[in-house]
Amino acid sequence: MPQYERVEKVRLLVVDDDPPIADLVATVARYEGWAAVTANSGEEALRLSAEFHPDIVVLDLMLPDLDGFGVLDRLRAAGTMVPVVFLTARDGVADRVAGLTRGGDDYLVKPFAVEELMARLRTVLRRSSGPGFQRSVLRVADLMMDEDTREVRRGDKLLTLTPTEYEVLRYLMRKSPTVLTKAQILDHVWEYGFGGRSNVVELVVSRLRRKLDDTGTPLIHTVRGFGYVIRQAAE
Amino acid sequence: MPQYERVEKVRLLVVDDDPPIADLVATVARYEGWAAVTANSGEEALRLSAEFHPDIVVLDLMLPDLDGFGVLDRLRAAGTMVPVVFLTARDGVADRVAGLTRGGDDYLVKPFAVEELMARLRTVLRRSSGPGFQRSVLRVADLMMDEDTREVRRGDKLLTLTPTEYEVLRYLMRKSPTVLTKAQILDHVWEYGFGGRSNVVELVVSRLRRKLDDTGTPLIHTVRGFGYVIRQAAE
DNA sequence: AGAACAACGACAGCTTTTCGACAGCTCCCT
DNA sequence: AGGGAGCTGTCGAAAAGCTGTCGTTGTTCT
Repeated sequence: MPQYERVEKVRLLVVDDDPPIADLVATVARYEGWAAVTANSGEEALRLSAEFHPDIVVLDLMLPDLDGFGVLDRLRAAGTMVPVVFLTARDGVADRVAGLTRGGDDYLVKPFAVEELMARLRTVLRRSSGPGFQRSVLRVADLMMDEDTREVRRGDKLLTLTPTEYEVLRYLMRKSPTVLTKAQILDHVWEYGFGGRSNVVELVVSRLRRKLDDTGTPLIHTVRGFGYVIRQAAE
Repeated sequence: MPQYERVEKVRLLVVDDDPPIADLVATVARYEGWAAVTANSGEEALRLSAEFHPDIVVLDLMLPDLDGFGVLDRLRAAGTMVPVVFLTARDGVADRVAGLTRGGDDYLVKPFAVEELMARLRTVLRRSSGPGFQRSVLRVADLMMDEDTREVRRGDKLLTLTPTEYEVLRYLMRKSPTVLTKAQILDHVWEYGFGGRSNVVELVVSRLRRKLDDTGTPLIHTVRGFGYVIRQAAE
């Protein structure tokens, strides 16, 4: 029984009329091992959906031809039950979307952070793939993060993290024991287009350390001149 | 989305309006067994991309005609998903470039060290060639270097190397059991244009030895009047 | 033995990292 | 709408760590 025998790749359809954004999402997804295709208009989306049979769809609400809702309606009319994650502008129709995200759908406001989008996609996928979806729990040494309850504990001690701290920690844990550069962390955890060229990452790491290492040995390590890792301290 | 199987040599397109730099990169790549072509302008880059179908592109941001971003846009518009590694001046547009690593592309600041560029290219290539990207681990005798975790161990013992030491060791290990001259090491590991006419290489090797050979038999051997090798037992 | 080459200790300058203090913002409660 | 609490990012100073130069000592070759 070969270890490498994995289930089929997740199939993702990204619909956004802004090619850079669509590509960004598709690329990140591919690096996660998914199969991704992009569509830049509603019509193209419908066509690709029929051909590609995605497992999940990322759908921008603002499209040149048909709008996001229109696409959704026609998808559903065609009998497709694919879960959809919507993208909307900050102020736009966020309220209406919220109402429409029945079932397993979800939505995210632009500009978003790629890691957050990926996390939502994973969640939606997990929920929609049949019954008895198992919890998603990340572990590194005695540090545990439950992605459903957002509970983080070091040993028995429950930690209270701010949203940013949580995201940075999740990214570090998900990639552990790979060393990540500050640029990678910034690019994945902060929303695209974030200007702050300062030492935010260092700062959040510093705050995280104070909370994490309060109990026990240090888990987040600095790799000088390169970046950060989270892992059990090696011998 | 076709997944290009790479059985052939890696195909690299280098785009830089400074011919010496472009040639430098192309030469090193060819020496690694890759197929490399150079372009000195944006237009030429687009033309060559269409003809040559590179697996990866090194793209200077400052070009006479179209700038780097323009080239990227037109590549993407043409439906090419080739990964790109950007080159930028130290202070220049580094900010605007940041944000590109999130897609999986990467960037490097000029002047750079050739080995570092090659390492990044290999990483990007590895990440972008499908899922299940295997770890890259170098081994020489009981010395092991994991390029993802940046972990280096001699036997069980974990070593802590500084960035320079790490780079020199990687280069030695990657070329092992070939003997490298000090000039080669200097030229590959230090940024081009490095002034140090001194004995830096000897010094770093010396420091490496102290850390490596602390346990076990010497691995880095001096080839008097020529250079250094790393390998099991010499002569 | 003498010359060339190599090893490496010590030091000073410099770069990177850490983190306290603070101010703007947002969100929530009343 | 006002007040307050908590979150985020900026700034700057201090600490920590890295690198290259110099110069002395050791080694090898002729």
